Amino acid sequence: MSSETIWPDEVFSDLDRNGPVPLYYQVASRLERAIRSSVIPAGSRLENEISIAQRLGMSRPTVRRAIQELVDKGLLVRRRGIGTQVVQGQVSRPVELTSLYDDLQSTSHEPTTRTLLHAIIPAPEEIAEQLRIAEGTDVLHLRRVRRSDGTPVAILENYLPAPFTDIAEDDLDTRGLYQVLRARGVAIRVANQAISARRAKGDEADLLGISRGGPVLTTERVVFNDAGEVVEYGIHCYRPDLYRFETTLVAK
Amino acid sequence: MSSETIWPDEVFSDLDRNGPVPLYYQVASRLERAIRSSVIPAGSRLENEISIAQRLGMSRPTVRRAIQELVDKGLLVRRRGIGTQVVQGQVSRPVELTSLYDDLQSTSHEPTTRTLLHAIIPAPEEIAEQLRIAEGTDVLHLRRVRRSDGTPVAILENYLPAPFTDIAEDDLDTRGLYQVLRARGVAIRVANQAISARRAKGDEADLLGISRGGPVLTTERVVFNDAGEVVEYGIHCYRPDLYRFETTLVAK
DNA sequence: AAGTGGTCTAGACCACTTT
DNA sequence: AAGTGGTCTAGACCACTTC
Repeated sequence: MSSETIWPDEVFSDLDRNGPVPLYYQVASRLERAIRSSVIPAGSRLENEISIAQRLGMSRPTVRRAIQELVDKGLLVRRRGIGTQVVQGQVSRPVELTSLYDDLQSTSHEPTTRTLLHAIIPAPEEIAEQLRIAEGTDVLHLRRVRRSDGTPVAILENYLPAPFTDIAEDDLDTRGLYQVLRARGVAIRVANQAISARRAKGDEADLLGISRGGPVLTTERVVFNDAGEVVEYGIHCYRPDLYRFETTLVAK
Repeated sequence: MSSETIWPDEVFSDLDRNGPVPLYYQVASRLERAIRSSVIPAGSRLENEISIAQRLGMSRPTVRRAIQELVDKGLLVRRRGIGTQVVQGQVSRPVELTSLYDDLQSTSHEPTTRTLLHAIIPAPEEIAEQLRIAEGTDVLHLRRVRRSDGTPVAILENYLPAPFTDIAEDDLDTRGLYQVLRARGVAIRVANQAISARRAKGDEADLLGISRGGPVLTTERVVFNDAGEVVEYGIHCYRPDLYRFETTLVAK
């Protein structure tokens, strides 16, 4: 309740209609900035789509698309016959399809990596199945410890099929696996991921600096490229006191 | 490589152009069914959008929207200048904005609930902050154990602000919290959620039937309704050997 | 040069909510 | 009755990839 048709103005002063950045994206970005900085306050109602389109001098579908972006992000809520409103809470970024290295880097920590294992092995049955290749085919097996400011936060185990089996150990010291793949022209698009938890086993507790048998947060993911082919199978475990997955869910 | 322009035909035999179901949704559903049942095989390329539109007798934007739905779900991959292809792997359903009760029910288990705590309390600071209400305001505090076929799988702790503090204990025995809320006209739209892990503490191990100090998978979520208002704050913990979150990530 | 998806326009009609 | 978002049309031009 109590949501006036508030509407700020100079939010869209610098739209570039000839540049390479899509119009809808520019509008969405500026709207998001205005919402996150409370220039458009939480709970307030937006002007209707047609008015916005007229005032910005663009078509309604373009405005709609911009708004839809923010609805999908969970910042806005639309109701037919009512209007579009800003959600009350601040919104966390979704689970991104980036490597942990990028995540840590973007949150201004200093990530480092130590490689424990770097070997080419014939794929065991389960790995082959996940990678959609024949059992026994050569794959690159990696096991690394990821540190943030010197503190271990995760153990990363990865399996990569050809043509990535020649990735060098040195490449992975200063860059995340995904950065290395991107540099090789791999466009990562889709991943299937499962998150769960279990006791630390083997050397994991020592590597992470937690007590034996203590809890670890686990992920298992299969990553696909642009062409829908499998690029990587990863089994990771994280220190749960230092890491959590934050996401925004939007009802379909 | 090796992706022919395969294209089946009688997939779209029963489109209803006058019913209430949107055209793009019908097309997307039928396409998804065809892909999941391998009528359209993994890795194959789709016809281009304009041809599809012509053959189905609809406009290109409508076809585009249908395809986009499946791209967002991670079933299809689009590349400019190349075409649209089916992703290799089978796709898991994303983390849904449903209650655990619904989840368990839809996977054909028999969920039951035992309420441990059902009390109205003045909101402590942290709870008030999450619910965006004043400290000390009355909230409903719930603590329940969720079982699947008699086996405990989760401990659910929830805090609800007015006007939901009058939800009766009986209501929650046979239905999930979200079902109860929906029955009261609440349309759930957005949630911010964090997933992590920790040791079981207090009575949790006994309630879940796991060893003392064993690992539990935890979630913390703030749920918003249609109007962007906070409906619920929940802190849940799950038996990690019986529960995991599966999701499909799609690069923006 | 030809073919693909990406963006954008300028409307139209409808379903739903509020007055 | 008036106002809102939801869907759909029939085009247009562009950027990118392949031949």
